[in-house]
Amino acid sequence: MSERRSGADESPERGAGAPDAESPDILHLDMDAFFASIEVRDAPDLRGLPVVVGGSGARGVVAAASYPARARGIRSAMPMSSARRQAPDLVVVPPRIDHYRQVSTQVMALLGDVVADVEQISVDEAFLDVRGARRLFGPPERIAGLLRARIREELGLPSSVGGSVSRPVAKIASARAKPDGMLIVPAAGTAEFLAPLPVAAISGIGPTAQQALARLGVRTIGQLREVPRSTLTRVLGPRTGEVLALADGSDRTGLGRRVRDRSLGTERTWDEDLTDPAEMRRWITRMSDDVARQLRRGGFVARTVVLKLRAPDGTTLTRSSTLPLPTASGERMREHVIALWERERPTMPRLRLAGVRAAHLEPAADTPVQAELSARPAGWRDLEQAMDRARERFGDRSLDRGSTLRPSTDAAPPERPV
DNA sequence: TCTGGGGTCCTAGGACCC
DNA sequence: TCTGGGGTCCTAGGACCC
Repeated sequence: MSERRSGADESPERGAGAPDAESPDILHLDMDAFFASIEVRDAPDLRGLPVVVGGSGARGVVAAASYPARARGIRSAMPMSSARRQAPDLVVVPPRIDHYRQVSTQVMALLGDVVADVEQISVDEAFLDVRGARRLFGPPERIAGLLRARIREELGLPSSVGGSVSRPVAKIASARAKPDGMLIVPAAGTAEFLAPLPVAAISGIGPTAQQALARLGVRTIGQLREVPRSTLTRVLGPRTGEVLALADGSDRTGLGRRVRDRSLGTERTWDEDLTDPAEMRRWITRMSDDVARQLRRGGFVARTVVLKLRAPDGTTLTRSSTLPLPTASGERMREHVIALWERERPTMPRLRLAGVRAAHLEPAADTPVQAELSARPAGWRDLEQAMDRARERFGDRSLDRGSTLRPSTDAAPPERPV
């Protein structure tokens, strides 16, 4: 694209300050079939085979599919039973999440080595703003090539990169570049690039939004641009309308410094539905303890606990409870989660799934025990052990924020207002 | 043998306060 | 006494992403 606009054509919003040939400095790097690629790298015998990573149980689904598997019609999120039916020679590898996380850390470290401005958005993808790296490494195309080559050589993994002046378009471009490719969309070519693509190419447009748009006769991004923004907002809600409006390439949002309202949790689907209340209680207790442990490990306390239950027919409900004090205590979490469950037991006599989540997380640094612990440099293992010792000495409750340290052997343990 | 597990973000109504 | 609006928190549900 070498088309240049004359000064007379310049629209007011692209005023004199904006260069007329903007550089596509936002890159989106996405690892190809990440989990599956790692498994193939670690076991070269699998190269060229239809490999999937995922649960092999009755209710397992595909978490990642290698390209040979995709060639047989296997997609992620597909039930494993259908996948096996479709490709009898499928190689199913159980997930090794911790391992993938470690590799993810290596990938992100490598990106940070080349580009200062990196925003990781999931385990296997990141946005990069390469404006600062241009002088050292050259234009975005070169930087993208350099990153892909280093990931290939140093980590043995394939990746794809998209580039644009805008984040949404860079993400769309990386998806079109797959597998193992690169696609940089020049500013002037953005509209032409987007026009024929289906609206579903836009991140944030799922099945529901697609249907709503189809009712308006809109299937491509090109058609989308002919719909007034007010109509989009009315049909899809203010936020979605905005997402779509950004998809024309006019978005100039920099890399995020968003403060996320974090949460953390665990859930489990059983191959056979749970019917025994005692067993349900044991699971929910175990999950509460597990979430509390994760909170402690991460140095958080949570203000809200959420219980999630799913009946055999798929009906799902969530019930939440705001705690009197933010906590990372297993005992506190357990109390509230079990209370929520007791209330819903009559409506959910059989369970396909149960989950526990901690929401509205806050840093735990102002917890007395945490403050004490953070005063010394300690690995996580040390921290966990120290926490356990602290719990033994002061009681579980000492992990609540704002509580006072007091030996639990006190004749009359002080009860805080609840 | 239909449909996992980790999340984020948005909406909407009611309570409550100013 | 009646009326109103804005802001924030809490709760529940759902769309969506990897």
